[in-house]
Amino acid sequence: MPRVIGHLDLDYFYAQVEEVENPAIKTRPVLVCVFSGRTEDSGVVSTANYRAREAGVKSGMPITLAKRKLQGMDLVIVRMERSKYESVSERVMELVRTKVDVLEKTGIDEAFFDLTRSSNGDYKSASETAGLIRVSILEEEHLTCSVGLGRSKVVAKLGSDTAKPAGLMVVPPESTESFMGGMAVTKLYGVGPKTGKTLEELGIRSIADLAHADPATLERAFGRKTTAYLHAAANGIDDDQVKESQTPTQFSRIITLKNDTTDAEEVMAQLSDAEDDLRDKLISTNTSFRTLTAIAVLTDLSTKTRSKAFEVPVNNLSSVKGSALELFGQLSDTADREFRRVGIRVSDLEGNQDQSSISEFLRQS
DNA sequence: GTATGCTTTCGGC
DNA sequence: TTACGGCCGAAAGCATAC
Repeated sequence: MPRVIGHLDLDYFYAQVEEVENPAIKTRPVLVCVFSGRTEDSGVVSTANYRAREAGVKSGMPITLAKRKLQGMDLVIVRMERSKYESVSERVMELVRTKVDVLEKTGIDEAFFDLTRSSNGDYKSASETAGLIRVSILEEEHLTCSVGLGRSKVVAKLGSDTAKPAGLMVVPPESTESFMGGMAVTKLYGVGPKTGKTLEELGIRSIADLAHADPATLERAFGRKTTAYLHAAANGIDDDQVKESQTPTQFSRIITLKNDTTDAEEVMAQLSDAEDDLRDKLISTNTSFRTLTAIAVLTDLSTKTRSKAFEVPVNNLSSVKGSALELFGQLSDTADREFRRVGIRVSDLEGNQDQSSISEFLRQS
């Protein structure tokens, strides 16, 4: 039986949540922004609605530039409030979970799902379920979304991409080649600028080009493993299963400094709130970590990191402050520019079976 | 040569 | 002309073991 895999993507998510909260702004360009606090408008656009995108605004764009692109228009700027979008996301995912076999949340606004069993491999039946999912998200949360259905994650993802905004793209297995073949290879998950450039140099531009490329040529350029993946992906094949979302692998907090510096003590002082926040996150999720990383974004926006692994899992972030200071010292020693932004990351996470600290945390807060 | 595991960088949203 | 966040997972890079 062919698999029926779906990919769900909530349209321009943060900005759409703001529109739902305040429908009067729907007809205007809306920017959900992160302000760094350095100067009045210092920061970037996190998400823009389609009215703003039409004017050339993209996510990650400096706010000042976005404002220029939209000058003369009746612009709405909203400060990003992540916890709000997280709650909406959770509710949407719960709703979808009741209608599919398996749901794998892959981001705050997207998820893969499996309908193979419930549709018995029938794409007509699966399309109806996908339609039902879209309608219920619209009815319950007033949000539009885009959905793709196909025989693998690769196809489903390309499907939702093609369908957006507010569409459904169903790609039955026999249509996979005609659906994907004409697309640029760079549309494939895992083909970024670097791989794309190398492929271009080999004369491979479309997914069909890649699907029919000589394996030996690809292996010389990318090695065995990547070639196997690329070849399969270009044919719309991947065995990657939809699995219930796994536990997180890392937590991090990053801030923009008041002023550029390389002074490790100053960095630690300014990171104090971020550190408290990360400590709370570890406590509330009852998680320990084995690796601590210091992150520095230099004035040219390049990123440098230094990390330290501990023999035994650490459950108290405060106990490794000294290590963090050392890591920032290492970064200062090697960096050729000042730091603009700094952060801390914990990874190699381990859940703790003992639940008592959760209740203790809740009681305290 | 290949697998494994760790650190650092990349890239999507 | 420049401008410029805060997350996350995955890829890339490197060393070691067999």
